[in-house]
Amino acid sequence: MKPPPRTTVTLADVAAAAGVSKAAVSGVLNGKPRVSATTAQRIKDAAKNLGYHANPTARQLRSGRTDAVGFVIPELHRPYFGELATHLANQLEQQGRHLVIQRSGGSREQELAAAQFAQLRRYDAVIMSVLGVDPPDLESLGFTIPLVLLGEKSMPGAHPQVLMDNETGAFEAVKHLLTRGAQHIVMLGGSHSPDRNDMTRRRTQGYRTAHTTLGQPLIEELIIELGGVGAESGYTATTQLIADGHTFDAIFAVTDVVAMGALRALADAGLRVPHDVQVIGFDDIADCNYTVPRLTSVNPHKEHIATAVLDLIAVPNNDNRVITVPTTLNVRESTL
Amino acid sequence: MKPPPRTTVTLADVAAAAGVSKAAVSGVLNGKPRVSATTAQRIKDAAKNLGYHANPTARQLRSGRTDAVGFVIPELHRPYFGELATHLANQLEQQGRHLVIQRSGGSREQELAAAQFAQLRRYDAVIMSVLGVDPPDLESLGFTIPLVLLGEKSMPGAHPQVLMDNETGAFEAVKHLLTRGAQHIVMLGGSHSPDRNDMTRRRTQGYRTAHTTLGQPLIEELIIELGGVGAESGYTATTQLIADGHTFDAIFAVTDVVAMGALRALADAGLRVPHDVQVIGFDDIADCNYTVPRLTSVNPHKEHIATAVLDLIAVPNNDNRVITVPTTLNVRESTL
DNA sequence: CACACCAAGTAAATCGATTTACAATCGTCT
DNA sequence: AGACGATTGTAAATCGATTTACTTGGTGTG
Repeated sequence: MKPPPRTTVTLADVAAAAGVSKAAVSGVLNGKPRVSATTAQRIKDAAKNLGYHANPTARQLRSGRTDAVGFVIPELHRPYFGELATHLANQLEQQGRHLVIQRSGGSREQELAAAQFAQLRRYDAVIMSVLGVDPPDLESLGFTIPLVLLGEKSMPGAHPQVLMDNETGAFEAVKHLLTRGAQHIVMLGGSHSPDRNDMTRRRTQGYRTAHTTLGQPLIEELIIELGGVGAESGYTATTQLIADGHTFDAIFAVTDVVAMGALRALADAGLRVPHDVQVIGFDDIADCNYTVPRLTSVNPHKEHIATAVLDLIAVPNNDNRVITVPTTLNVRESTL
Repeated sequence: MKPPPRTTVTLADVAAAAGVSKAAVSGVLNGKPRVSATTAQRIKDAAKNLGYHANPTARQLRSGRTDAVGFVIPELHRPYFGELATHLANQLEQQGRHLVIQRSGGSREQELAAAQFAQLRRYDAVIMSVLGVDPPDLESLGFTIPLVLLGEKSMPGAHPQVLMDNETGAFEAVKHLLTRGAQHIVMLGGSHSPDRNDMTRRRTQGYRTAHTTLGQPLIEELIIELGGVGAESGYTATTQLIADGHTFDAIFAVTDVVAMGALRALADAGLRVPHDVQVIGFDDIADCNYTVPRLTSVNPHKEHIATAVLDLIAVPNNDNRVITVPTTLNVRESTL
């Protein structure tokens, strides 16, 4: 029934209202009552009446604790990260903590900027999904709070990481296509340069290994580099591929979203999936069950990844621990 | 060349290293040098050598400023929010500020919890996308920082809001279907109860108005309430609708994601879109261009919404201002 | 009776910055 | 010469909590 406070209510206000010291109030409100039950009740009542909420900034400055974990991702609208974030948030919530998400932008410079961004120190721990940043970059920053790297990219260094098994996942996907009769498999969003060590490169490596392992000739022109990881890139590249008259009977897309672009391009060209062209994506996002046809995809087990990340955060001082979460293939209608 | 600091470097450390007072260091590092150029340089060098970064928590406690704006959304994996967040982040970045995202959960209780969650006070301003919370709920919290409500729901109250024009958007969509010959339009994810005032209800209202305005009989059984706003809900409901032998020649889905579920169900049933059944979604997410067939959708102009929100934040004390952003219909292949 | 001990509470230090109010030095103008 | 105003800087207060180190007064024990 009290009107909302015009100005912020501080601990001192509550203490004054209850006729006790700030220490008493702080103790009671944090569940460590060093006072009598009646006094505790009086304090609680006063706090409620005044509409008191502890200032989290002051609390953190003194005690060091936030109940927030930061999650830095390249882009806010990529379904993979949205789904992963949901798992992280779910699990954190069970611990009474909160997930807070920020965008880096995805380029090396932007990731560095994000990492330097002092705001990150406001979290108990930070999970960073890095694409372009390199180990020396990060180490020079001297992070003082727990930092877990979420990789699609192996980065030996001073920070623990969780990786998905990009190479094996890609291997299994391409192997699946090859055993289903595909002979000319496009790697949509692959990488030709062997020196880089990012997600794109790892998945391309799986693509190569599958070919050599199964004794299938590898056609270098079918490895298509893309400008981005959006559906648009997949659509444009596939359309171009068809226009150029390339022969292919399967597409392994670096990402489900890219695969969706490819599916759309194939439909426009009147090619039937999987009859004329088989398609596999990567990430196993929710949309895979609703595309026409439903999209076969490599499942990175986001929930496992989330669990692994939180485990690494929970245990202090486990630098350079690397957990690799295995993938499985989720076969749907877009492959035979 | 210096090794990263083992422990946190404070302002006092820099001051000691440079042989000056903390005030001098603070001044120089914040661009308000009250010292000579040579001293300033000495301070900057010391800061760089020690790897000093200001503690944002302490800074905020004293100065009140963060450079972060909070954005509270119901779910982290909904494309609409991901895209809107991207626009907000882009625009904020141009102002040198950052967007920070948190999840509420979507229910009234969870939204209240999120709003009470003291962490929100760590931002300069908060943008909240509310679904279930009511005005009295929020006012009782006595927010002390700028709060903009992002609505799909009109909530007259003490806080400024940005709404999309749900009713007109739905009206135009249904009108479009009716003028293209549809006679039995399913409202997928509608609401029967007229008392609630949420997004679902507003869009259903547009559906009704379109029918009466165009003199088309409205079939109450075609308004289908859904348990959720995911693709699964749309899929299940549409499948059920077909199994039950209902006649319909169009679907207006409350959300693009729901529409995608419907598209999938129609494909499973062997119904052709738009020939047998026309489909329209709402939100105009990026996926609309890549579904088969491409999905006609109501475009809420997320970029405009973002601009409006940031305008409201920029101007202090504009309580109870309400900006309604108009929608347009984006016609694609799923309608005739 | 004296000693230890517990319960109930408080005053003051602290976290790391920003900001205010003031001091010292020097050159310049009248 | 004395006053004035820059210039260059510093000491201390402050933000709002948590936490440590101490008071009290009463109570059980040997």
